[in-house]
Amino acid sequence: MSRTAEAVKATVRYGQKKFTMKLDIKPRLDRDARREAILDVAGEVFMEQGFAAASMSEIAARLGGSKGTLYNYFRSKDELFAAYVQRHCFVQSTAMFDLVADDGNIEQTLVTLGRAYLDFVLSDFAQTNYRVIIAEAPRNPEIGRIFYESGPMNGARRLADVLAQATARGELRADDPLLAAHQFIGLCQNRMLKARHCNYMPEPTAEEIAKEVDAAVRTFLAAFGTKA
Amino acid sequence: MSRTAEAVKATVRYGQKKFTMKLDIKPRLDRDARREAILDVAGEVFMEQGFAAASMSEIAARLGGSKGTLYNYFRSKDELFAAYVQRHCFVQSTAMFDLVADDGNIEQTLVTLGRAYLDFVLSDFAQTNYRVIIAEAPRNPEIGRIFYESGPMNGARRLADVLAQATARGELRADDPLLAAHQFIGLCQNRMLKARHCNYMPEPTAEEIAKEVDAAVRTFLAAFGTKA
Amino acid sequence: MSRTAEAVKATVRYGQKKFTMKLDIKPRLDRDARREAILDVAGEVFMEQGFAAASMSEIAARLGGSKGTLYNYFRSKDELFAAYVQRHCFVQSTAMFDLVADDGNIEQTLVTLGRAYLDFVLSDFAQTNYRVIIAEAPRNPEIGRIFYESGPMNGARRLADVLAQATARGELRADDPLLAAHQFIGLCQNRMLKARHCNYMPEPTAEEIAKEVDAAVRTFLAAFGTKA
Amino acid sequence: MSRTAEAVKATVRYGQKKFTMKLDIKPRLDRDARREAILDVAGEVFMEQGFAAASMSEIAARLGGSKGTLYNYFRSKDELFAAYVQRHCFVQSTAMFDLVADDGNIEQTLVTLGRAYLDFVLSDFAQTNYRVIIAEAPRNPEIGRIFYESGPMNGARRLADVLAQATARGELRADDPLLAAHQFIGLCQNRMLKARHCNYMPEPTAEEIAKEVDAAVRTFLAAFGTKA
DNA sequence: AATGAATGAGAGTTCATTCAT
DNA sequence: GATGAATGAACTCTCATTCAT
Repeated sequence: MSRTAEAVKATVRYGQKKFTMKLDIKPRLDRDARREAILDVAGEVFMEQGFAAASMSEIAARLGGSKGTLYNYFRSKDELFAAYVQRHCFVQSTAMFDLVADDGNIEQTLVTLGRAYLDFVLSDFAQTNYRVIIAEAPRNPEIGRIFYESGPMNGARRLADVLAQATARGELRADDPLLAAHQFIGLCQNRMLKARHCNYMPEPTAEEIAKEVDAAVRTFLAAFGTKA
Repeated sequence: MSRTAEAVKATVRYGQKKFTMKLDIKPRLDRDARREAILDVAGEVFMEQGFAAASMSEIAARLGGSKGTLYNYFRSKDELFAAYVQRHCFVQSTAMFDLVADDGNIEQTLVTLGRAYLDFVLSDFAQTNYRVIIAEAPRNPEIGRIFYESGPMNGARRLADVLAQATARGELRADDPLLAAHQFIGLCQNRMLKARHCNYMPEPTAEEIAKEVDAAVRTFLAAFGTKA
Repeated sequence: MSRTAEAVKATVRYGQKKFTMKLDIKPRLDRDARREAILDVAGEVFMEQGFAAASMSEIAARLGGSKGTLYNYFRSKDELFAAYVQRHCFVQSTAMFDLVADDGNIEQTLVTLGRAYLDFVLSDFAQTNYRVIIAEAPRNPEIGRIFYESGPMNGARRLADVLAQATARGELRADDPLLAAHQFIGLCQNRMLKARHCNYMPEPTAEEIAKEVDAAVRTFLAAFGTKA
Repeated sequence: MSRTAEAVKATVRYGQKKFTMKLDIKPRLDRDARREAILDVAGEVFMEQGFAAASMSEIAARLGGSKGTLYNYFRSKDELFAAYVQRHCFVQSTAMFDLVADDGNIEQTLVTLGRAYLDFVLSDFAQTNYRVIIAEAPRNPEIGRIFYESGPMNGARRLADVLAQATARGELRADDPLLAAHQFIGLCQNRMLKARHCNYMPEPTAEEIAKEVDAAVRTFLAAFGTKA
């Protein structure tokens, strides 16, 4: 997110000629670290401008490096974009994994999971990436695939496991746990998700998220719960 | 190209000078039809390539006209895009309007509405537009707004009315009809919507839609229904 | 300078179609008057923007007419420009003619003539035309010629006549009256003329002009006068 | 194209990180030389066609390079034009500076200075630049200012110094030396300057210049001289 | 005589990419 | 590995001009 290089330029005269002194203060990074740094900056720019409108020049400039260097790490803008998406999917996948839970009380579990899920999915970060990625999906189906699998599908599967366990414990009646998982997520997010996609509302507050999730849990348990 | 103009000319005196009054009664059809034709083609291209990647040259070429002509109808690419979005929103709004229904049986009504809604929303046409429009929403909030209001918000409101009536009839217990509407829509579409966004699955068949809606209706009525 | 047409547009529905009603309130002008009106507007635009940057569209728009009409009166932008220059030269020539004078007292005559000359030549109007015209002179020598002859040459000749008469009356010793005329003009205007060309100073006030002319007359009479 | 770069690299530790310090000592010659070459060609084209009619494509074509390269050196056509004007002003300023003189005999000094001044000012080079620059002055006052100050104002001031010294020596009676300087210049150039502006006459020969200056000196000394 | 839609060449500018150093 | 100058295609947009009505 922050620049990885600082440079000071000075012009001096020596005899009749001008010289530029460029003083690069640049952390020595190995190849992988530099690659990551490039992806950080590229991510910023892609998220701000979208794929087509983002320019390699701008990415290079924000890096404090040259365009040539960019091309030493990524063969093309397309490849750079793909790498950035892959990394985002990894992050997203991790976010899904962090939806730990299941303390044995399904209501509390759903509340906790639902809030954590919405907190991530409705964030500016996730939304901006979502817009950029699905915009490119038709022209690059592979990108759509890895994104879908690492994110929505992954999250639903993990939730389905939780629902299956609760069903096994007798707390829930969910014959098709994956379907039920999708339904729970749909209950949680339908309203705010589209509004967020359309930039119609800002990042929701914790209270707004809590309210939406609570309502979703009530409806979900009314349909799938086993309590009287 | 041909113009069946009707014009009436009259000469009047005002003070010491003569004026010509020319009353052109001219069908706007030609110009309007051409404008529509441009929007058709522009829509195609925007949907295929997205806003940034679409080029005015390509639009002109597909039209079989010149770039100059394009600019006679729309002052800029932005304006052309805005006009295309507006028209799509009108279509979308109409689609929401066509979700008539409510034959007095809430279960049947929800099935009918849900299928019609998904049929439209999950179509290639709607999806492609959705991707393009939300990709531009951050840079053009107005576009995001009119799209959200004409589509998701509009659809949810109309459904909320139906739910409110069913509640009044005693068929349903929906204290917050708008929330319930959003929840119903979420139940219906969560799974396929994201898969469609990501280009992970093709247009669903009628059977797939029916299955998803039926499951949603079951869950919804289990939570909100009044029948034993 | 002012628009020659006023038009009101209205759109009405008749049945299912839209019609435009255009109510042109346009003074009936014969061909020559319309030509003059076009030249008025074209002059405005050329003076504001220069030849190359001026556009036929803008001229047509300010006229309240169509580009087609422009081309009914002038075959090309070049021809329109030439016509405008010709007319300006006629105006300029008239301004030179209006430098009447010679009341028998050469000092007073020079003061009067000098002031009138500077008043015209240093005006925004004359300056703006001067810039435009000499910018085009290399590419259109005919324009440079008629301008030079109608303006600077014309003015100098008329002044030379006055000086010759004063010499004949014994008030002056000007063996080469045309040379003396050019010298007088040079004395009057050298300083402010270039500053005006360069847009370095605004239109001079009457006092500034008077001061400059008075100094010029003193120097001129010190060199050419016959009084002790 | 070839670059004789000298670079010194050093690695330093700062805190826990290593930094590379790269000290580029690089002759600016190549880049500067190329910039000059671009300005040469751009100057040609601007002088031939004027600012508005000159095209970046043509400049690039004459350079034998691409338009992209042009934009690597100048951010816009405006900036290129400004750089060209600046350079011309530097040349012009130098020309004014070269009007050395004052050998103690004011008559001879005026003749020498006058001829040198006219020789420069009436040259095709100076005239063509004059036309282009004053044509743009209304839209770019800064350009008009630096041109006026480096040229006309500068020349007049230097001449004023000479006149003041001659007055101090008793050779001249010029109470307001700057006014006298402007008057002398006006005497010298009024006739031919305007004819040159209008492209009415070709570059004057040395004889023509000499004749005009001699006449100016006679008139000037008749007015300001102290000799009987 | 007047219109205004259509044209196509060409304007300034940007950009992904290459390559010699 | 890093650089940044060079490229040329493509971009959005403008304009003088034409012509059917």
